[in-house]
Amino acid sequence: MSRPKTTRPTVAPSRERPYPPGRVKIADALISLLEKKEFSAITTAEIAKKAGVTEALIYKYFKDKRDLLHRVLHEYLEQYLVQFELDLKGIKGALNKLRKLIWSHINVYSTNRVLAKILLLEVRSSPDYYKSETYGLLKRYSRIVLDIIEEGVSSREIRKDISPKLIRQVVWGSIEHVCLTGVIFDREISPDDLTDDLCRFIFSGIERRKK
Amino acid sequence: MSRPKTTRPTVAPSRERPYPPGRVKIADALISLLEKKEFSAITTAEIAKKAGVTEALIYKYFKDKRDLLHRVLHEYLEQYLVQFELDLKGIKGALNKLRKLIWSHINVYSTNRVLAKILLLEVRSSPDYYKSETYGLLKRYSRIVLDIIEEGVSSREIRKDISPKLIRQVVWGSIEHVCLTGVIFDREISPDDLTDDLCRFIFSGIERRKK
DNA sequence: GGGGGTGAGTGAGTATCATTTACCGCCTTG
DNA sequence: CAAGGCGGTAAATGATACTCACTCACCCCC
Repeated sequence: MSRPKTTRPTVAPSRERPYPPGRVKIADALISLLEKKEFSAITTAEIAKKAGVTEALIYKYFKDKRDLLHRVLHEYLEQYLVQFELDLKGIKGALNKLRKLIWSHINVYSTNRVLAKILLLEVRSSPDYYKSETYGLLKRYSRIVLDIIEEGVSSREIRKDISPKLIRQVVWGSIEHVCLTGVIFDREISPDDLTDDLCRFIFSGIERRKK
Repeated sequence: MSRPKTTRPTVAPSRERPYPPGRVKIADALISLLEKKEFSAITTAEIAKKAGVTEALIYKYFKDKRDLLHRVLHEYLEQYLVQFELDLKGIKGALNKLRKLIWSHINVYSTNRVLAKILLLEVRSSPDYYKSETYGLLKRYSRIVLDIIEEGVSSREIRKDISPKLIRQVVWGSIEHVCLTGVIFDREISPDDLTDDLCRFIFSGIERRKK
């Protein structure tokens, strides 16, 4: 299956100097390898070969192999967060924002499979991920989701007898699980359809409404 | 945090002979190590030492290190499935069954952290898991969930404009995500409270009902 | 224009694994 | 009692992540 290549900034955040070419090549090499195989099956030798550098250079720029993975995720997440906050602007109503959030989240998994695989399959199990800067980024995102839900509770769009945090967990968990098989078996994911279905579910539940 | 130790049958399914002591000790050793650290941080040497056998014996009984993990998961899952199908007996109504299912699922994650960790954090990323017998077991469970939902649609307890498979994904995803942080950070998980909240959410959605 | 400093990059290890191979001793069974 | 299977072991082996000491090229400044 061939999907449009996702972009990634090749330079560090503004004001700092751009990343040295070796670093960029190493990150790119890992990304292209991740498209075909899982992280633990990728060797540092492979990464170095694909990048056209020596293995030692990986350790100049990254603490270890997992750190490299985390940095790649970091760059992708940063990019997504910027896009996401922009997407949200100008939308009125918590439920409308929630819908947009769901769409954006599914959409990024659908178009950026490497990001999806890293987030859904690779980092979860490593304890040091939860201490990383990258996990901090995710917490920021998580906070935004919570804010939207709390806004909905205040505005009376969302019922107040379910805790916002639980709502967030269910929304997030639903999104991830709905995308999971698509990501694992490399099947198409349709953000539009899934968002529709998910919102219908999340907003009004599965019970048949009494007339 | 100390939780009651979960039991595990030390013999193979009926009619077959019991597992040799070495095999049992190896599996037990992995389990006890998994309580403290993640799978990839556990070495075969460690497992062998804890089990009081040599490393080579691991490879007598298991294809490789991951296979050992899968077999441990397999035994736990088999046990859970039996219990689960028993639990479900005598319950009338699809929604009541769904509630029981949610409770059982959360409960097993809450009481058996090793099973939870393996399922939520460890096996997801390994492609050969999806070809394993163990994954087949999970599909059987998955089928039961779907049956319950479809029963609910037929009996008009559950609305029919959301596909049963999507409902299953959301239910499953919610359960897993709700337990995830508890499992990762080794925090208490309360099956009773979580089931209540989850069911309120899943059954009737987050929108405030119009009177 | 020479010298010191610095950042990019390398070559040749090393230690730590997972996994394999060849083997032993014992119990059962024909 | 011979044979073979089963539980178990000792000792290699080959990968693989990671380290260390080093070079080269460039730049700045006296």
